[in-house]
Amino acid sequence: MSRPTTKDLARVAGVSRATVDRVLNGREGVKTKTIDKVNAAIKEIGFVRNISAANLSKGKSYRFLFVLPKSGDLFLAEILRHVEEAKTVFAADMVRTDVHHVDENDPHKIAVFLATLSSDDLDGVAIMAPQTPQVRDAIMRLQERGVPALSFISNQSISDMEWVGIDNIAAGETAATLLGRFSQVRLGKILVVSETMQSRDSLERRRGFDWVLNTTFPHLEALPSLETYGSEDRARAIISAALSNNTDIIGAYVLSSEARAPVAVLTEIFVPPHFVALAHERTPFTEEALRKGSLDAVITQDTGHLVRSAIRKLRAKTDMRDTLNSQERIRIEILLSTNL
Amino acid sequence: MSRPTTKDLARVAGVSRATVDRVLNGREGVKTKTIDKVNAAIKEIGFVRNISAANLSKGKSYRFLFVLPKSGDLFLAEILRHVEEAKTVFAADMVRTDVHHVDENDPHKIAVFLATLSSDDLDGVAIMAPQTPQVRDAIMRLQERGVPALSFISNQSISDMEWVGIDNIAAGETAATLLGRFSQVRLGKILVVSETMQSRDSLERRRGFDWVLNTTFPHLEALPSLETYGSEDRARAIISAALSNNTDIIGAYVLSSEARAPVAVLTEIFVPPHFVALAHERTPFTEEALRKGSLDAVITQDTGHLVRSAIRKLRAKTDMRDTLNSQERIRIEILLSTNL
DNA sequence: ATTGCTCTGAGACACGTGCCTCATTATGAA
DNA sequence: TTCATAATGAGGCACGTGTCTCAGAGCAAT
Repeated sequence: MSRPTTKDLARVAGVSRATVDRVLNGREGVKTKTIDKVNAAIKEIGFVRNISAANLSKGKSYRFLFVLPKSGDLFLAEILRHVEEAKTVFAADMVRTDVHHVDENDPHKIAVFLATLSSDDLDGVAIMAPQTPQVRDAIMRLQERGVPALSFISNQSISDMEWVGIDNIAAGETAATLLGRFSQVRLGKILVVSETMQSRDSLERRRGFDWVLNTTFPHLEALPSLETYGSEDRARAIISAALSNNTDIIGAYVLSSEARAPVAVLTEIFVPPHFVALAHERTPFTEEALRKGSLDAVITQDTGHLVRSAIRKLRAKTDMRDTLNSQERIRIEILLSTNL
Repeated sequence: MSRPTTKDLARVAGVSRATVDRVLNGREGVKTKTIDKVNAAIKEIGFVRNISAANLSKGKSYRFLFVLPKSGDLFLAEILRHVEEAKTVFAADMVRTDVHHVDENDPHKIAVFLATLSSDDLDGVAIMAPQTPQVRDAIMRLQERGVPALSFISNQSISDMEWVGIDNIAAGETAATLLGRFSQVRLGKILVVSETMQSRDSLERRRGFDWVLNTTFPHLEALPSLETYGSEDRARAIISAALSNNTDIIGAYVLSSEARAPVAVLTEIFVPPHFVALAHERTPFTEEALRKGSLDAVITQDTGHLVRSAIRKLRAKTDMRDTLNSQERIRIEILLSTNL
């Protein structure tokens, strides 16, 4: 009736609990034949280890660290909010989660910090940092020291390094599809705005965007990316310049995670009717912009899911388990004013 | 350093473990003042009950039942797939999940079946069934007998009954927004097709759809809903009749969860260029239709998330706990060919 | 037969909580 | 004051697994 225990397993396999333990936990000094007997019994009675009991016995707990940028943008605020939330949720599972902020523009400092981390006081790290050689090396050394690490949102694309985030090329493609289909005009140019094009994520989004625009909506032309460097003044200057230099701009795609400055500027400046504006990431600002109509669609990823998925993956790594991939895939979500 | 236990709690509160147990588990015969002392200590040291240990001690396991329609549609197949998957995921948490199929067209039989369920062999039920008085009564009696129940996908809207699913009015609104914005024509009619309009879900989607179409896209007119009753022949007949009676049909909205018949018919029959077709629910069929272009967008809900959320909610109910609402909200997702 | 291995068994304790019994103390009513 | 009852304490066992130790059993080489 109830679940078989190691005791049942020992009985069925015709061995002692000590031997069952040796087999289950891969200890040495067991004859192959005995191992086979135990494995056969596992299958026969459908034994599943009671992880709660195991963790209780081991006094096991998990300590994970999120390494996140210092930047005060709204997307990051959402992430932080969900990390806090996750602390509560995973507390029952003996998971402790901390956050450490690094200056995203100082790869050296990031590398130095990563070098201080050790598997003694840490079971895993989720890293959101720009992809630079220094950071890359630091991560690889971190892994060599036995600290499981995964890329969080920004893909480091280090082989064997897991990654929690969306496919940014597909995100850019989705933006182009929406912009192309929403736009009611036959011919026109599209403004592409970003905080910076230094990051791999921005480049990938731009690549996907251009690809779909060129192949599916050849009547639309994406202008060179404008970079705001996070300054609203600069955003105002470059966006109005672009608008006065090109009278046929029919839409805008803000591809960085911080959309406030460009979208604010667009609402101030006169834009033609049927102008289509797209941005990334659900934040209180973009939600409000959707409601007011200053944004037509937002392409986003579920920050709560991102955080929880990262924690689940780190835990699975620590336990040398697999995760259920279908649960961990981060979807590219499309928000309109109707499905907030 | 490590997590405080009931022993620590007892020490800090200046009481015995027995009293801590009495307070934590709400047993009678404890003075209010003592309860306060313990609660204060809980806050002070940040005590969190180790649920694994508690469940281990209680030998607690959860047995949940999904009551699902017999119907063989693809959406249901997806759900079943994810229930199977969830069995594996939640096995570690001592959750056993079973599925029972009922004839969705026979409310009486459903009610009779629900009447056989008892809290002796069941900790909770997730019910996906049409909203009829008989089923409604059976569910209420079930709850009175102490079996936690929740509406799954189809909202029974019984007060105090939780529900896992999407807001179908908003889903209809989203469909209308997409159809209106994707359509490149100024004037036209829209085909609305459903298996049946008997269900509350269909009616709500239709209501949301009409609302947005009327207010935001007054140049588009939604035709009366066509009902296929699940027959491809009938679908072919009524859709082609509608298309020849109305030369200005510029799009179609399939609002039921089974889209195969109507979409298949639409691909056979000649439709005008720029025809926009929308359907619900991600299935292998709708994914393929998106890729081929026979569907322009699919409005869907994450079936894996639905199943897991239902299980988590049932477990929280059993434990008299709250769930984290932000994790449990089911999003209305929009799929294009680019973000599959 | 002895020695030195390798493999296995028996048993104990720990983890944190639930749940029980029995004893003891505190409290309030008579 | 006495007594009854309420409130609390002390302690033990259970849950399933991990992790020890120690004792043997089995086996091969000498």
